[in-house]
Amino acid sequence: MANLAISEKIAHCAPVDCGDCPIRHRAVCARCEADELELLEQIKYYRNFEAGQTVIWSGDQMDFVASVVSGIATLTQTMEDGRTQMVGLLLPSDFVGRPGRECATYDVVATTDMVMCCFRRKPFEQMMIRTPHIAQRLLEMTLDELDAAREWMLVLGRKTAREKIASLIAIIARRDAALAMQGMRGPLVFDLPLTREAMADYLGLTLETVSRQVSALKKDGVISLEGKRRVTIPDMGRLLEEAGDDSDGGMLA
Amino acid sequence: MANLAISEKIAHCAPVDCGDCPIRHRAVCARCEADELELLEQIKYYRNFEAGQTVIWSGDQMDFVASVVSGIATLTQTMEDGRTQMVGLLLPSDFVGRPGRECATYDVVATTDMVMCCFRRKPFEQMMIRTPHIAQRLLEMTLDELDAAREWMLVLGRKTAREKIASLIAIIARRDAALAMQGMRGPLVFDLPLTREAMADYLGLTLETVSRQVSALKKDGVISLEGKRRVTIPDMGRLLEEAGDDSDGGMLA
DNA sequence: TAAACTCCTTGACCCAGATCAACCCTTGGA
DNA sequence: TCCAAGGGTTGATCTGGGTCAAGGAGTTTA
Repeated sequence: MANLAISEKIAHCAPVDCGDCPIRHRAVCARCEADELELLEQIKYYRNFEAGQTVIWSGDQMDFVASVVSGIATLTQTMEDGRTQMVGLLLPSDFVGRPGRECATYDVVATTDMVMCCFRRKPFEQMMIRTPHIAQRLLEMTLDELDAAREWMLVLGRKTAREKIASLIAIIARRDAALAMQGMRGPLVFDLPLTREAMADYLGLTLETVSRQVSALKKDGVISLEGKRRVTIPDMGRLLEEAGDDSDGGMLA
Repeated sequence: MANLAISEKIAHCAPVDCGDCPIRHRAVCARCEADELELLEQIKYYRNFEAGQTVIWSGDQMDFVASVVSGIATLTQTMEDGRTQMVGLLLPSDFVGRPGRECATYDVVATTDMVMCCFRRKPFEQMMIRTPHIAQRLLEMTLDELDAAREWMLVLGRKTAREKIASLIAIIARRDAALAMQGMRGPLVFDLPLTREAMADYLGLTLETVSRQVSALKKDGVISLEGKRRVTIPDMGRLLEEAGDDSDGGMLA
C-alpha cells in the first residue's frame, strides 16, 4: 500500500520516457530527434511544487532551466515599496530561466500543484551549442512570448478595467480550448487558475476592482460563474468585443 | 556638384562595407565571421526613411527583415477605436521583423531620419539555418527585448504618471550614455527623440499629463530643459529614485 | 462547534489622471 | 508679412478606479 502510493508519486513526478511526455511536441525539446532526446533525457530531472510555493526568488542563483510539464506558475516583478506586477503566466510547455544568465530576474510562484522538467544550466547551455534544434525552438518560443508581452502592454496601457478582465478571461479560455481541443462549438467551460488577487496583479488593478468587474460581466451575461472559479462563456465573440479586440470572431489561436 | 550631392546621399545610405558599419558589433550580425559577413553583404540593401514616415503598416506583407543602422523608430499597436500603445522603441542595432512571419504585427514609424539595413526575408531565413551565429545572436537580442518588454509592463501597470515619465527619461538617458560612452561623471545631456504625444503613447498617458509631469520634474530640479527637447540630468540617482527603481545608483547598463 | 483562515464581495468616499478648451511659440510657405 | 500647421503648455472640470472598511462563504485546525 505504501509502495503503491510511492510509485504513484514517482509516476506523477517523472514521465520517465520523453516519448510519453505530455509536452513533448510543444516544449523546448519539440524539434529534437530521437538521439537528441536521449541526450536531454540523461541530464533532465523532475521537480514537484505545491500550489502557493515559490519556485524561484528574484535575484537567486539559477543553476537550472526548466519546462513546465503540468500546472501553472506566475512570473512576477516587485518594486521596493511592495507594488507588484505579474509579467507572465507559465503554462505547460513554457520555458523557465534564461540560458547564459546567472540570476533569476523574476519571482516564479506556483499557483497550482506543478511538475517541472529541469536541466542543469551548464550542461543545457553546452547542448544548445551542439544542438541547433533546441536553440531554434527556444527562439521561436521567445518570439512568441515577446508578442504576448507586447499584446499585454496594450492591455495594461490602454484598456479599461472591464476590458482588462475580459482580455484575461479570453486569453485563458483560448489557451484552454487550444489545449483541450474540445469541439469548436458550444459554450466554453473552464476553471480560472488564478485568485482575484493574482488577476489584479496581472492586470495592474486592485482586487476589489477585479471583483467588481467580474461581477459586472456576470450580471451582463458575458460570462457565467459556478462557484468563484468555474467560468462558462456562452459567446466567445461577445467576450472578445468586451475585451476590445473585435477583429476575429473567436478563432482559437 | 549634383554628382557630389548624390554621392553623399549614397554614402549616407550605404556604409557599403560591413566592416565600417556603426552597428557591426551589436546587431544580428554581431557574431558573424568574415566569411559569413560576406554572405550577408551579398543580400543586404539599405533603405532611408524620413522623420515621420511610416516604415511598415501593421498587417502588411513583410518581405524583408532589417537592422536599424541609425535613427529611431517606434513600434505601435492600435485598437479599432483608435487607442494606441507603443510597444517598443527601435534604436540603432535593433532588429525589425520576425523570421518565419509573413505579416507585420505592428506599425513601425520613423521618429527621426533613419537608415535601415534590410535583408529579403527568404534568403535571410535560409541563411539563419546555415549560420548558427545569426540565430544565436537573434535569440540573445530577443531575450533582451523580452526583458525590456516585461520591465515596461511594470511601468505601465503599476507606476504613477510622474514615475512613468522619470522611467522613460532614465531609459533614454541610460541608452544614450551607453552609446556615446561619454565620461561616467558629470551631468548627462541629450535630446528626447520623441514628441510629447509619442511619449504619451509609450507611457499609456495623455499628452497633457506628459506635459504637466515633465514641467513638474523640471520645477523640482530633477531634470532641466533647454528648449522643449534638450534634457540635462544633474543627478541620475535622483532621477532613478523618482522612477521608483532605486536599487543601483545610476549604473549605465 | 467554534475559531481562525483564506478568498471573495460590496459599499462609501476620494483622487490621479482623463477630458475639454484656450492659448503660446516656432517654422515654413506663399 | 501674414497665416497656417505642428508641437507644447496650462487651466477647469469630470470620472474610473483606488482606498478604506465591513462582512460573507467555504475550509482547515483543535
